[in-house]
Amino acid sequence: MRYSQAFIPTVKEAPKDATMPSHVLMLRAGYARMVGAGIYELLPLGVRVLHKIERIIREEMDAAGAQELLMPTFLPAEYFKESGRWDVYGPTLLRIEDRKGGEYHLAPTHEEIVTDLVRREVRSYRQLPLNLYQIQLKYRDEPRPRAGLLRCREFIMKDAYSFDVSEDAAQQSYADMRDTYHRIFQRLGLEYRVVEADSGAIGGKQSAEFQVLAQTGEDRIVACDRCDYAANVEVAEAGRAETHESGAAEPAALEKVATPDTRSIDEVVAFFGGKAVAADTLKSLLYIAGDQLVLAVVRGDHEINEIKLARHLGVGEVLLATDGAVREATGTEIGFVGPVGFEGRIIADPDAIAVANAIAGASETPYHYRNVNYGRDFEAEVASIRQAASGDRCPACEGRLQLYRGIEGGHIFVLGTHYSEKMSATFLDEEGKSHPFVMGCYGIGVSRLIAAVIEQHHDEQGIRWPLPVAPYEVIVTPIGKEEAPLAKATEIYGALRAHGVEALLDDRNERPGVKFKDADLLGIPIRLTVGSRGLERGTLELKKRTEAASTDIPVDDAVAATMAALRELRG
RNA sequence: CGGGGCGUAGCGCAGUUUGGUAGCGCGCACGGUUCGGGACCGUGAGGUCGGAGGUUCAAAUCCUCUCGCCCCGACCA
Repeated sequence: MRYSQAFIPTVKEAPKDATMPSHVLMLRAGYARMVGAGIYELLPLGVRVLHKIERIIREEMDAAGAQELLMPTFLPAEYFKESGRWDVYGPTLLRIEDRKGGEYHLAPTHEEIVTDLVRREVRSYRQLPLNLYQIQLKYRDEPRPRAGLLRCREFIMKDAYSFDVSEDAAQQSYADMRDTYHRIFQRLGLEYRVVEADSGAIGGKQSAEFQVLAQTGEDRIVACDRCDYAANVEVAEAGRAETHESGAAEPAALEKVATPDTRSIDEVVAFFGGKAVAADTLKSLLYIAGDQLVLAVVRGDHEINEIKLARHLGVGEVLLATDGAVREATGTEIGFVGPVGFEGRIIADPDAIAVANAIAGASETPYHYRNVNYGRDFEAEVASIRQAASGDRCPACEGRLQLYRGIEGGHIFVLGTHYSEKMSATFLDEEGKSHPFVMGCYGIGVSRLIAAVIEQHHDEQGIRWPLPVAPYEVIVTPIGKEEAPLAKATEIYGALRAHGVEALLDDRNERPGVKFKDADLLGIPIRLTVGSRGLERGTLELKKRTEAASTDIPVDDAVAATMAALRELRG
């Protein structure tokens, strides 16, 4: 492509609404533009990257025996009504009425539609296993779209659905997809972790997330520094309880201390000066779970995991009690609530009850107790209700857990017969008996991955594409107003293209600085600079986007040297 | 949905407190000088001040309503 004819609208200043690196850079470098909140158009460069990613996904999915199809995104309501999701999905489902008043919606995912297709067309165990996938637009009216392409209301997703004769066979399909996903994420040049996850609303028994590591990610995950244990903090088992030694391990006498203006753990710790740290305190929070009020207690430096708490209580969700509710239930202000003397259900984390001579709220404003000890001063149901934290012991080995932030790039599930049973999707086995298909589903946020790659591969100057997903592999940059550089650059550009290299020729009538800045911004992995100065010596410069220095190479070796550099970048 | 912030030229912003001629930088067009890390000079085009209603002789500015966008929290590829 000749840059002078390319539609690559770069800008110096990013719109103020963009905050994350990937968002800023996609806008500045002319890869994408916003149309509405969570709605983007991909410009030519963006589409080239998209196609690169899609191609890798298709190659690996096809190699795994999956078959591509294309399902509609505009759907009659009947399928979601059949599975029950028409009601369950809530406002996230974009509903549409046609001219006759018929109910429709835009597809947020396609379990029902494939299941319907398969139940109509597949009758026999001999047609199984079957894995069908598509790369398609998806629509979810997200409560809060954000961060550019990372969280959109319209996005591109690869979704695959497997159909098997048995649970065992489905486990095999799941394992195969897991392997396939590893290959895909590796080829994309991403640093990622596979983590245990909450199956969420899709309804499944087993699932794993492919989390792309990035400081800007929305998800928090923990991973062991020794073994391959990794999990979303939502579900991560916290490390085993460790008794926190705070001086005297012998229980001392309970003591009530006036502690005005100490609402937070930090303030309590500050009040007790050098004598206490957050791990010496107990954090007590009042939750509303269904129709009951429960007190959740964790160690002061730990965070409550509401998902775990809800699970322990056997309710869908728990709500933090309001100030008023706390006052009414305990007769005290928030900040002074504690387990001692609390009349009601108390759930305490193992690490909380292990604290000797703890500081905890006295359920009286403004007092705290000192030397609170579990068993003597309060009783509780003991359950792991805290979030895993950095430094926790790994639940699987002797290692320690590290905290990361991640972008959920993929999610694979064993669905079981959830949908096939609801939708009466069955096949006949060898004996002519009818069984529901055992299903799995496997998603990859394709458009999200464009942004995820940028989050991992950029610097102050711009994007630094890994070669496999770069929109162009090489940019040839003639410098100066003389004829020679442009002529030679054009010649090399032609030769590279003849060798199958995806090249961009910056034939614009721009000053060198502009061309260099744009080349860095766009993130093309290799730049060939052709200037009259070098030509006089018979050389040009080859520079990798990831390296600061360039290399002089003989003009006649330009193509060979470039091919070699590309091979090197491919690994 | 709760909390916070922002809507003025394509982009970034000032002007709003204290009503009175709509401004700056970048970008864009034209002319000239430049040409190895976002050049310089000159000329010029470009704005329903998010929208509606109100107050006023007069509204970007004050009042009411409304729409949109961003950020932080509960959901998800």
